[in-house]
Amino acid sequence: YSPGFLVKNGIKVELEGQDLWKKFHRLSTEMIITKAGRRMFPTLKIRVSGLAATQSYMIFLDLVPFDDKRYRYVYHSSQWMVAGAGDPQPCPSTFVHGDSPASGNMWESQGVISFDKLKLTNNRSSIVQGQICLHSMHKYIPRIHVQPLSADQIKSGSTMEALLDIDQSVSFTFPETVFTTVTAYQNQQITKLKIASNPFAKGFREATRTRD
Amino acid sequence: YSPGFLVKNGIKVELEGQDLWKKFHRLSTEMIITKAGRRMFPTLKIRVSGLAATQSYMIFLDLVPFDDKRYRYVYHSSQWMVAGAGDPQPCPSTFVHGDSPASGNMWESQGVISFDKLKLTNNRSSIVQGQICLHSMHKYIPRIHVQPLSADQIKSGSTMEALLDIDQSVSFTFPETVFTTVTAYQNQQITKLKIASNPFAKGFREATRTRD
DNA sequence: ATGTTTCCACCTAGGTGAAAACTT
DNA sequence: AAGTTTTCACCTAGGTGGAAACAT
Repeated sequence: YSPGFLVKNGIKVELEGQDLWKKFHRLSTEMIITKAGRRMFPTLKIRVSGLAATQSYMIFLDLVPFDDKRYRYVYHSSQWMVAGAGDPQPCPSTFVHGDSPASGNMWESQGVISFDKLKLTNNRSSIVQGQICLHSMHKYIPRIHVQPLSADQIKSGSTMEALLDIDQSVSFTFPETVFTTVTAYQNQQITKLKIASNPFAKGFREATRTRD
Repeated sequence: YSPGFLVKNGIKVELEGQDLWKKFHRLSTEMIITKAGRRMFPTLKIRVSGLAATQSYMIFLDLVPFDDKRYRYVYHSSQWMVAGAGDPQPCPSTFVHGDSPASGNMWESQGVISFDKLKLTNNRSSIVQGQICLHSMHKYIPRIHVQPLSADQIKSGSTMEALLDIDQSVSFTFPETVFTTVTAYQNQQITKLKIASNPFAKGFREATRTRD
């Protein structure tokens, strides 16, 4: 059972669209990664409260390796199985929300905070802003960070990446957002649910084909 | 003659796409205003330099009545003529750039700063965020403001609108960006130039005429 | 007569999974 | 055989001016 929100140090983070996440979770969520970068679906969206109104915060996320395994999909049992040791994460997997930094007031008043600009890729050579590089056939879980900024940090005027400090941040993880990376969907039920729930994927309503 | 940039208090603002603005200016630029809100074309875009790297700035604009006249377009002479006294500006005409506030570093490193989210409207009843309400058949000139923020203002956490202070800002005005508001284009040459230069207006080239 | 509103075909821009081609 | 890359038809989302209807 998962209540849809987490509270830590007085900061409350709600997972928006938790029902949809749960539907996907029951089937073992797959996320496509491509060279050009692909959005996540469902999109990670949160609501934040309990912040200090006039305090500045960075809000960002990283994608944490769920374990150190590589997976493969076994068709006849319709299951993901461990297929050996995983590869270590090659690049930093941090994505800063575009509105950072902003005051507690701003974060809370804007309602839903969406990470829809984030794209997943398997392209390790050219590092593109807004993309996170992952290994295919591995499991990851998103971790959301809320980090208060000191007055000195605000004044320093350095790049946002330099201000990030995971140790100084409050972190939130929702179990139903674990996913396995793929370059093509393995479980047909996942494909069907994506088509049924993602407005951009309505092009092929009756598509059903078995891999032989 | 207009050099394409202005310097004031050590801050330099360049008008991006000045050549296009000049083409429209020679014909007397018209901007459509609608109830739902319409973008400006050309879009107002600038480059800023000479800012203090670690200082926070707001960048915003307002649309200033060019004079206190109402205009009408005289077809047989293809000219805009004064048609009486103008109406006073009803609402504040300020539009804050979405990246505000940001450090001098940020503003300068992002290259072109575009005001493409701005929309012009004649709807005075429902005030929509990101829209500026104007009178039709009046002349306006955009004025760009660069306003340094004090540490206290940054900490105050109030809304951005409350932080705006035109008297504390450095203002820039480019003569070639004057325009007349209309609800339908008056000068056909303006229409042609808009179609020729705006990618979103390519729908009606003479290609799809009646077949003989 | 003049100016405004509404609707629409035609675009740009970009997010989807399917299928075929490609790699190992 | 298994996984990846490329291309593409089909979508969503939204920015254009034209034309007809509407308002004054």
